[in-house]
Amino acid sequence: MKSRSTLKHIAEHLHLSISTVSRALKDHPDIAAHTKQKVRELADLIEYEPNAFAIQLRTNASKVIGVIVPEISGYFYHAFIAGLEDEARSWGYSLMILQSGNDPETEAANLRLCRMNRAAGILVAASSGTVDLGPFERTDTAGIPVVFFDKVPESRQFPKVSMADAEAGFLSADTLIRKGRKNILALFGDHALSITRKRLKAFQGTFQRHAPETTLTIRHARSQQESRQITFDALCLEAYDAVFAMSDEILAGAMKAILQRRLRIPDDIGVLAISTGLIPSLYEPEISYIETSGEHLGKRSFEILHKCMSKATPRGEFLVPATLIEKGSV
Amino acid sequence: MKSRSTLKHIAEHLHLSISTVSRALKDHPDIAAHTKQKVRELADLIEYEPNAFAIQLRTNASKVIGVIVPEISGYFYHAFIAGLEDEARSWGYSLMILQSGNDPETEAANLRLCRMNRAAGILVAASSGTVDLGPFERTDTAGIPVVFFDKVPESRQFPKVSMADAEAGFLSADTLIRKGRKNILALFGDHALSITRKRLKAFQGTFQRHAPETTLTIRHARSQQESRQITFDALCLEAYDAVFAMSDEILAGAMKAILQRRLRIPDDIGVLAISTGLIPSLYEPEISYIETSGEHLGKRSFEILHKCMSKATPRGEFLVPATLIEKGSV
DNA sequence: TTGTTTTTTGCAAAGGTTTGCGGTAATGTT
DNA sequence: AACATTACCGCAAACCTTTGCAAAAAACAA
Repeated sequence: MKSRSTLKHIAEHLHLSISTVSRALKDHPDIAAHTKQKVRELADLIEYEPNAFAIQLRTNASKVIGVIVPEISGYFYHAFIAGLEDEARSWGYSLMILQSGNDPETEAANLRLCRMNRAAGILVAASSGTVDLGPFERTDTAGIPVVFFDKVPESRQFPKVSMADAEAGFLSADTLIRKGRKNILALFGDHALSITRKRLKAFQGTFQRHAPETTLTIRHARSQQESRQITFDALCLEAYDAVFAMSDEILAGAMKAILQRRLRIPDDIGVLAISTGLIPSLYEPEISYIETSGEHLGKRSFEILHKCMSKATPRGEFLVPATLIEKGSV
Repeated sequence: MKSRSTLKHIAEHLHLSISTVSRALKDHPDIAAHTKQKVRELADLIEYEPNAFAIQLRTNASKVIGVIVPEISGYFYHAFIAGLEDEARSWGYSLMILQSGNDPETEAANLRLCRMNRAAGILVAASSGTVDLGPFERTDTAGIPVVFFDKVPESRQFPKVSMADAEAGFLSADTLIRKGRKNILALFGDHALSITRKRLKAFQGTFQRHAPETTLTIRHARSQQESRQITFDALCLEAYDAVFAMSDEILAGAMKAILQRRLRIPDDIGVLAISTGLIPSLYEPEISYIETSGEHLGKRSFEILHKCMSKATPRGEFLVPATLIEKGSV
């Protein structure tokens, strides 16, 4: 309300000029030690808090980074945001979160909001309908760096950061091979999605190269329910020694079938998944998984954006590595 | 970069004063129709976007609302944030998300950030260690309304919005009674939290009134691990006919113990939980639960905060109703 | 024509901070 | 004693917008 705590107030009270107080507070070498001392004491006493608006107006820059995602909830983005916030806060930035709801228009409006607020940078997971990159270019040339993550456009104009899908596929296969699994039920998502194809290709390729004798049964499911049904049917027909799920959703379905059949993990059957980590931790025993960490993606994205915000202009696509988290389920 | 699009720029180009342009753009009645026309045309042409900093500095208010949660990810808050963002955006507000990591100090720092940024209002889910309400009071008296949600303090000083904990507790007990369960292991969270006490009180009270013969074993756990351990130990000692979990986290731990002991649901043991819905759907059979929707809570919270931001000063606690979702696990 | 009202526009201050540059006083150098 | 340095500090402009009030212009009345 009453703006009792401004530089001016401190200055008057100490018979100093505003500029001296300003510099004292930021430890400028021009200011005498005892002056700094006094200023800091009073500032502490009256709990001086700088007016962010004034600073931002003056410097024409904020410590806010805009984040635009299709939706916050769901399996993935909240973890991304959590990791990002962690990293951003340690650098003094805060997050402005906007949902596009997969609507390019809302996306453009959100972008405008970021521009008006002179965001220091913007992180975007493109909505699936986005084709016009114009609004992004406009933002970028206005001096606000834009970095895409997860759902990235084809354009090579912007830096992009996403999951290492091929590596995850390779690592999955490699783990199953190392554990000596010979007859594997491998569950993948919708074949139309590029993420599915990338993971599947690396997965299959690895087996062909390093363990061609393995029996691989590939199935595709488009939902938790479908995954469950497919798994249940398959398990009735044949005694697989391992089940692999390429995502959390697929895993959830598969686990239902396994629980229903009351199979023992890992003795009756091994289980491995590619996952962000929450779902595998809910079962007993916990499920081993190849982690595609939303948190890591968040942190990495911040790094890239941070470079852009300095002056470096990194180009191309950056991948967040996948790592195996062993829990003993395979 | 070059700030080509300011009121000044438009004014010079049109041989008008800055004030006239400012008023024209906001359709002030003092301005002649043809002047407005010209101003708007040029503004559109050069894609004028007002400088939010300057506006905020001048008006000393922003359209940003601060959200402080222990952590974004996990069982609950991301759904809350999603619902909140939806509602907030439709009123022209954006969200500034801060994580406290359950650390009162970080919480206070985040609060400070909100103050510096003159947030229009703040929504807080208190960290479990928060005892000193001083920082919140300071923020409130500084003219920034504070509303607590989910994890709310005892104090009646702030408006609070939370799940209908008593109703959820009652509904849980009622369901267990109707299902004829007689020997129940009831798992609750940290007893220091009001959410725990409320749910517990209604839960216990309902049994006392309507089924006093029931054997109720109440236990408290502060984490998934603790919940699991407590449940496992309890199940070894005695043959309960039902387990009740007051939250998703507690449920996850309890389910591990149940899976480990290879008990059949609902024949060996019934299971019921209070939950947001995701976790119960992962098991086989799915777990019946009393739904406490994060999205709803988010929308409702915004409503309350919005009232506070006008001038109304709603007091007391507002509740989001709970409903039973039957899945046959009890 | 002169005076009065209405319509339209501009002036200038305010909001709090940062920062280049100029100024004063104290200290050091010959 | 005269001059050059160094250590501190303050002035004032700038960032861009909003807004109370005054001023100018136009319209109207007498």
